[in-house]
Amino acid sequence: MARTQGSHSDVTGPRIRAAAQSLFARHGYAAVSMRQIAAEVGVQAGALYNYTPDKQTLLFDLMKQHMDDLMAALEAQEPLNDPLAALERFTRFHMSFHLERPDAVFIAYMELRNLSEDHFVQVEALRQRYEAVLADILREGQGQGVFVLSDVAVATRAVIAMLTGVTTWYRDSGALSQNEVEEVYWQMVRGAAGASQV
Amino acid sequence: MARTQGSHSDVTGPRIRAAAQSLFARHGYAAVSMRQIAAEVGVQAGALYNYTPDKQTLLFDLMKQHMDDLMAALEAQEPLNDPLAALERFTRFHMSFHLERPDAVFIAYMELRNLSEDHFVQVEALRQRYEAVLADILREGQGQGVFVLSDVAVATRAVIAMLTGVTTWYRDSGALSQNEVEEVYWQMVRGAAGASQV
DNA sequence: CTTTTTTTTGAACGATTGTTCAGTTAACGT
DNA sequence: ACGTTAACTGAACAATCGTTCAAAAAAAAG
Repeated sequence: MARTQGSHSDVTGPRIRAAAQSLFARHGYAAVSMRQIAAEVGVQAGALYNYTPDKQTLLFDLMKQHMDDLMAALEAQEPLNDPLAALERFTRFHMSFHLERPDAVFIAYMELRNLSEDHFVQVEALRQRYEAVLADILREGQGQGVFVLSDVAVATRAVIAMLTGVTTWYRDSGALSQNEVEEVYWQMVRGAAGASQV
Repeated sequence: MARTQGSHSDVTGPRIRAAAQSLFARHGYAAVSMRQIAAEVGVQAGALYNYTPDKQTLLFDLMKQHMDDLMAALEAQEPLNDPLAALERFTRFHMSFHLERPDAVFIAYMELRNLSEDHFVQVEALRQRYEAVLADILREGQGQGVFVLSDVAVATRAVIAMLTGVTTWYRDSGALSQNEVEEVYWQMVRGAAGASQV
């Protein structure tokens, strides 16, 4: 056999990326073989190489796409002047964006070490650009006296770690709705930033 | 050749676990081969099987040891009645313990999915016992009105995620000392818990 | 010194890895 | 209807994987 009925790169390409994302998230990049990905799509392993030059680039493309989506969604928001409002919006944005893409998030945080040096640099640059947005909000609030923070750079990382951590335990089937969880985290972020109590 | 000069299980055993820990942390469990571990120790791959029944158990033993050490160190502390003091001590304990063992921490958080079902259950139980200690502190403080938290279980996970996140960026060569970083995080944890401002 | 035990080697096992490619067939353009 | 292009198969490649084990040599015991 050769080309199969209904085969089309517009269909197979996305299905390959989807299968790779799902498998990488569940078992880890190194533990997943090209043949497993191919089997999930219903295709032979050789066919994958019409869509990616190699396994490593397949991983990178997934990460890059995720980070690009993240930055695009963040920068689509119009700026807010009030630091407290900006921090609340960032908190809710980060949580909902991440909770909607658990697989992509998992990969972005776990598979950095499996990137080549060149690919790592690109992803890391995007991550820093994202961090910088939160850092600016905290710095501005600090300057206005709305926030009390001894170190903005450390606080930035601490807040992001706290927020991203939600993906390790939140399930839609759980007791709390996504909105309720956002609310709980927002109160904690507000307190961590040293904003005056309500 | 066969048995080598100076060979002794009291020496080789620990060296194998140390090499495995270092390599697993740097490249990930699935990406490290038994031959790489053996090479780091200066031994042939077959010799590893005098010390572990298989690769999977080698990983589990590292994780189990780490969690046991963590629980032992935590429970060696005498109880504190004051919730604020207890939270501060927990914060500093968690940070310093984790910063002293970056490799073990990395493995404990990244390689859970590479454990067999049985091994995972054991590690998860220890993790929950650890979480419960913090949850008790927060609940007690909440009851006394020292903390203001809308959900203790969520807050517990949020605080631990925030604190553990320090291991992803802190380096001894950095601008801040370990003590200074602890102080910054403690102020944020205190705020996140809703403790009244100083 | 001799015997027993402990530790390691080195080769081998079948299975699986990422990747390549000539051949084959479906889809598309004319 | 026919020729071209795009998509995929299936076999093959060398390399590497985790694991086993008889043989060998050092260490420990007697």
